[in-house]
Amino acid sequence: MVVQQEEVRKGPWTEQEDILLVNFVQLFGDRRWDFIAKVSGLNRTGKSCRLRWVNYLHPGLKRGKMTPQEERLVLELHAKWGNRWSRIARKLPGRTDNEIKNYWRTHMRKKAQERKRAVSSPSSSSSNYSSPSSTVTTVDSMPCPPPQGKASFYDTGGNDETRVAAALVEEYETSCYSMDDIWKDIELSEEKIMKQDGNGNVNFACPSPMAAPACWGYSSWDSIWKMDEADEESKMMINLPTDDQFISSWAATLTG
DNA sequence: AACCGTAGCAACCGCGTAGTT
DNA sequence: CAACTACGCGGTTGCTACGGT
Repeated sequence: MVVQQEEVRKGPWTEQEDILLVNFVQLFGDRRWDFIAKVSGLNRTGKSCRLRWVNYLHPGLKRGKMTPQEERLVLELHAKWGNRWSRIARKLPGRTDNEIKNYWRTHMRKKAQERKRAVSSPSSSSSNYSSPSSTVTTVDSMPCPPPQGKASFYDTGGNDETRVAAALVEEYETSCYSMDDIWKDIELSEEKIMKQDGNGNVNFACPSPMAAPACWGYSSWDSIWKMDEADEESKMMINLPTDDQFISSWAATLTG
């Protein structure tokens, strides 16, 4: 038996692929990624499809720079949980773990450079943090080790970055905004985002009025999201085709 | 204008885990 | 209950845009 092994596509996604993926996610929901990858005709892995959806195509995503409030929250949560990016991301509506991870990475790079500069200039009496007697003081000496136990360069859950975070949070608390307020804010915004209509259906109201690309054929992210949210029901409604050939031909009509 | 270094971001990879058969 | 499959997470890499020299 000769199985034709089609080359799996890698690298950046094209607009056509995005459109195709969005269409199929609407139909089958954001689960069953291998299935979606297969029937969509995208020569991508399910993993790749999921990642593209989660990090880029998901209608609830915020784009653009982190707000100062978000930055503080990331600092605080990272100090608390370490590199648990997905966990942190859950507390920042519209932000993905990848985004936060990237943010932290660049953030830490800057911090490390600043620190390096501070160390290399002896005139700066570092009253902020000096190690007792160790030569390696940075990331491995953690007052409260991160859950994972691993310590890499960026895994700073408990070094002076933690102190900075703690200081920031303290500042925040002592000024006008307590951490509790932040939590409330987050939860509130989450509630605002997820609204239930009278029928108990969950609707997603995008935090910012984002327009879906016109070429997608949807007036807004909202409509896409609503389909997605209604997914569980639509899955029940749709008789999921089981015959691959049928799916493929049907997919062909979908893609044009 | 050309080159270089860096920041920011998108995507891939490997591994652990939960769910299914 | 073991084997298998799919998913999710965290780490890492590679590409591109941009600013400085």
